[in-house]
Amino acid sequence: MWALSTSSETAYHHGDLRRSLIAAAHELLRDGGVEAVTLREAARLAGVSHNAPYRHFAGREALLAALAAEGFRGLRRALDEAGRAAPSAGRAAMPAERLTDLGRAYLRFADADRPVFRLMFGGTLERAAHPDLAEAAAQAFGALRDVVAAGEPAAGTERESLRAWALVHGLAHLVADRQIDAARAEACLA
Amino acid sequence: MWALSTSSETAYHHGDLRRSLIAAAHELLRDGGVEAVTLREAARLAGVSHNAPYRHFAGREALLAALAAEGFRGLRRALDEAGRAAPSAGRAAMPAERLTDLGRAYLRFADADRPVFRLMFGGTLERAAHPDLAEAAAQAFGALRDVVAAGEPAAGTERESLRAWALVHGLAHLVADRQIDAARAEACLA
DNA sequence: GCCGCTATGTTGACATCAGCAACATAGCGG
DNA sequence: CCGCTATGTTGCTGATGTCAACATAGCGGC
Repeated sequence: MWALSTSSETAYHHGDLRRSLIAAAHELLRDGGVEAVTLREAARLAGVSHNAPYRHFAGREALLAALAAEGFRGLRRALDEAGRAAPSAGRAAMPAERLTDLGRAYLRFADADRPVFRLMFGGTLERAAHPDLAEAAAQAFGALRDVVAAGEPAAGTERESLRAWALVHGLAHLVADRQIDAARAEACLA
Repeated sequence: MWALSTSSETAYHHGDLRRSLIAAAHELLRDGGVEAVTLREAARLAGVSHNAPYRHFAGREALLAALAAEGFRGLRRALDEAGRAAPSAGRAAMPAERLTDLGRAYLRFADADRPVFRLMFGGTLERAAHPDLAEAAAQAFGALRDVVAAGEPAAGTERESLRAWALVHGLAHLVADRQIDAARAEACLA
């Protein structure tokens, strides 16, 4: 699982309960879907009482939102790396190749952790109600937009950018929903 | 809301409780999201006791699955109509126009009832566990595939078909998640 | 016309969950 | 050494999903 990036959570009694709860929620989500993510069960996994989570999250939704936000941070990292790295050793990346790499990273992210991807984009969470989640999502989309814009500097190609985003996003959803497999989706990119 | 298409549900005591429960679930879904869809609340809305729904659905998930299945049947109808209807009065439809019409119908469906679209594609429901849902989904995808195949009769264009599907599907998700508005999505189709 | 059968709906119960309030504890600074 | 605040616990309430037992209504057979 991706590394957590919480901000300096000082450890009092438990050590780092906030992290542990997010990790527990992640595990529950993978094993039993979003309905299986329960504050009480997460607390049990973390070895604390059923009400300890309320010291770190406003409620069940806030825990899910934190998990989704971690997902968006992970997606942003994946996109950043794909946008920065040279596609082949030594050669400079052509814009089109870079775009394909970006799409591949997006698809691989969705395929690697389908439950989190679905949590991020499933619409269960109202981003407006969770500033941290909104921020993380905006940063991920920003990373995507930046690389796309760098690849297509001409004006008027906004439509093409949106088409590229929609294509990749649609493929990612189809992969996450197991309608198609990841290899077939990647073959569709270029 | 779209018409229900249950199979000869004879009305005994309530009239047609199955339909009423699905309608109630639909209302709850639109008003409060999937978490608000509750067997007991649906029963209250239908005016029956809290356990009556179990005579028609195996449990909460089965009710949601039935609602999603209705959604897929509605999507199939929308796609069928878009594939059959002439795009302009009197003229025969060119394949490309027909494809665009199909995409437009898909997008309009997603935009018209976002909560149901998210239920259908949100991954909360395991299609394998609900044969009726799997059947309805397969029929909707079949309708889509048929029209796409009719528009692109050449072999080897399977990749293009998948790209078209993914593009429309991605746009639909972006619309359902309010990342973009429906008009911008439709402008991306052709 | 009456009897029993099955589909349908009801009542009651139990375990689990989210969330609230009151309380306990641990580390920190004065 | 004292008290303050962050953290965690215990106990409770109301709602929910689901099971079991019971009640009722319409139908077919006689």
